[in-house]
Amino acid sequence: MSVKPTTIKEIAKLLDISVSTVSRALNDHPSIGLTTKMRVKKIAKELNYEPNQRAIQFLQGKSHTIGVILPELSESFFSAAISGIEEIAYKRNYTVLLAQSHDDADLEKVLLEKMKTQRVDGLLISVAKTTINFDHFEALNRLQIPIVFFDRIPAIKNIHSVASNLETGTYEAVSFLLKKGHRTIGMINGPTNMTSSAERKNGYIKAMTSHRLKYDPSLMIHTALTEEDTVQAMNTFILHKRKPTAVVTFNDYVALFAMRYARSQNLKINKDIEFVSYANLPIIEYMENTPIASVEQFPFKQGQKAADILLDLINSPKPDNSTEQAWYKVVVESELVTGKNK
Amino acid sequence: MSVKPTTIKEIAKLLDISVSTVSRALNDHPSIGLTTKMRVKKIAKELNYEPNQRAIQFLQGKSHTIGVILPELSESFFSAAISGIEEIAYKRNYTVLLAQSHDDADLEKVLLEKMKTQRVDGLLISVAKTTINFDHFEALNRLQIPIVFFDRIPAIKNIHSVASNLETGTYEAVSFLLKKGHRTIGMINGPTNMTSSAERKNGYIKAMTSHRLKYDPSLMIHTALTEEDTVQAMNTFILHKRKPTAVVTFNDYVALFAMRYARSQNLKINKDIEFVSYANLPIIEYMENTPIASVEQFPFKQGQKAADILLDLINSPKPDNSTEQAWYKVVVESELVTGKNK
DNA sequence: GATTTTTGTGCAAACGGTTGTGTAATTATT
DNA sequence: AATAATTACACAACCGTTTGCACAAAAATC
Repeated sequence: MSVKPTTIKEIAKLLDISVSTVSRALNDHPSIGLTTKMRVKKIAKELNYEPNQRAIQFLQGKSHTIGVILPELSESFFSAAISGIEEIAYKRNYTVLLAQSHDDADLEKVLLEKMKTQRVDGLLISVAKTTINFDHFEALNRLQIPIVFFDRIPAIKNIHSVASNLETGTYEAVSFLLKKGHRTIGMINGPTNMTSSAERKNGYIKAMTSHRLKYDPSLMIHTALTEEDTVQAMNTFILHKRKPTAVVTFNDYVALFAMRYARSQNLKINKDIEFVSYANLPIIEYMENTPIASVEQFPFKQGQKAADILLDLINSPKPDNSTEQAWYKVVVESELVTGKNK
Repeated sequence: MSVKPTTIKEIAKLLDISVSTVSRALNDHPSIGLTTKMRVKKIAKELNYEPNQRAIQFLQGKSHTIGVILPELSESFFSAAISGIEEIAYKRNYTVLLAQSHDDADLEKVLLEKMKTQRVDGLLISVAKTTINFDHFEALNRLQIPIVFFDRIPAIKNIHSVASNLETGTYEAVSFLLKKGHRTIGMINGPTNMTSSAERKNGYIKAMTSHRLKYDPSLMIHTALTEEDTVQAMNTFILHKRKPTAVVTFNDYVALFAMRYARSQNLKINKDIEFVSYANLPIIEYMENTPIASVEQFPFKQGQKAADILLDLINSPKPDNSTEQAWYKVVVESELVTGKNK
């Protein structure tokens, strides 16, 4: 029952050779004789030797760890994202230090501090909704710790970012509805200050105009994404002189609210009125009434991409002060997923 | 633009004192003069000094990190659990190394290996469904790294575990239905080899018998939790000579399937037939038909408890070989949550 | 004023590896 | 056979911090 893990010293003492020889033997250094290598490796295996990563990390001044701060893992977008991040990290032999901000800016700051003292080699973060001050990221910059912003991107200059563009997916979604014969399409959009609301709006308008249809602003309703707002928006649509036969909702939750209210008004889902949404509830497929199509944002893929970029940044030579730094700004296109290829 | 973080050496050189004095000054060691302490702390603050945790971890032979291996964060049970784990870990100044096994026993083994080489101070794990061999946990035991098993507990002796007991919640659920006047209550249970199926069954039986009702085995159907099985079970109930007026389903997914099928058979949910389920879909409240009550397992609380136990184990003196080790076996009672206190 | 005690500080080892450099012993070259 | 080249290993420094011990200077005691 060994209490402490085997060290290189013990092996050295056992074989009566120096620790440097043992180290080199284990790392297949060319200047070590074959017989010595064999002897060392044999003993190492017998003693279950494993190099102490903490010692190596310390020696090399690298933690081989990336910090990941996400708002909420219970949101399926983020739990899918962390899987993508993890996959890449482990594949590239990095370790993931995870923390959730629970959308609390103060907690986020504390966690950032923690990541710094833990000397993570890089940070991947989706900022909290409440974060308005970005000074604390500066401290990491000073320490040359690269940061990749993910999905929720602060509006500041000179940062690396990975996010999806919902415009393309929205364009596809609206086009899909147009192709199905719909001519009056409502949209329950989010708050005007969110960039993703603007992307949805732009996609919608582009789809309409490129099909030679006029954009009717009264069919585009901005809400705070609550059930109340959604009901009100649906009511507006139902009473509208051009009653929409299809509605694009900001997300699955909104779709749920909207469909429930539509049913209560005796509208037959997918018959009187069709819905298209943005995928964030995997469960929605199991339900009675589902949107006929969804805009998929590929959070897993986005996570992979972001992690890949971060690790590239970590392992690329540090830019001189003189040379211009290049900033990654990756946009993952969203895509419409219809019933058949779901 | 400092590239490297400030070290204690730099402070020492700047003040022309020794590193040991600086170290002691920063740690408020009593043998350091007040004036020296002040000078050191002032400079330290100016230079944004932060102790290199990696160095300290290495020196102390502790990583102050716990490894957490969960099957799937997209399952809300686990994403809630990780939040509880995180909270406790951060509160007690530990760091969380997260990994998902995706219910793959081989991957789990690899991750375990990774945790070992990363020298985590302890491990918290919910084993993969496919894990049948538990030898690889032995290696951690040899290194005196405590393990707490969580929710999914392997059937081996001498382990620490935290899990919920569904018997109490099920008892409450069935009692609740009986109190509402139901006398014929069906149960769509899981595979017989799962302990949680047995807990549900026991709770059901105890509730029935303690209300002086006879247990009717034909109303307890074991399924593989698929939609097909669920439909078949519901069909059995509908055609049963004692047609149940209420059904307890294994989980929310099963409830969803069951309710969908019931509707298709023109049964009015919560009128002709009522459902009680086990909470694992937060979204279910948003839906059209919801179970009238849910058995809650408190994954967040379970996570907290498990983390607390693990950290206690880490920080308790190591047991001598002579003394008997005590094994934690914490059972978190489940509880019925009805509409009003949801 | 000499001795003891207290106070404040420095020295050096230690943690577990990696790696540049020095140097014997062996082999190859002439 | 003498010299050069190669091989195979050892020595020691280093990473940042903590900590036991030694020790000088100042204060307290007689």
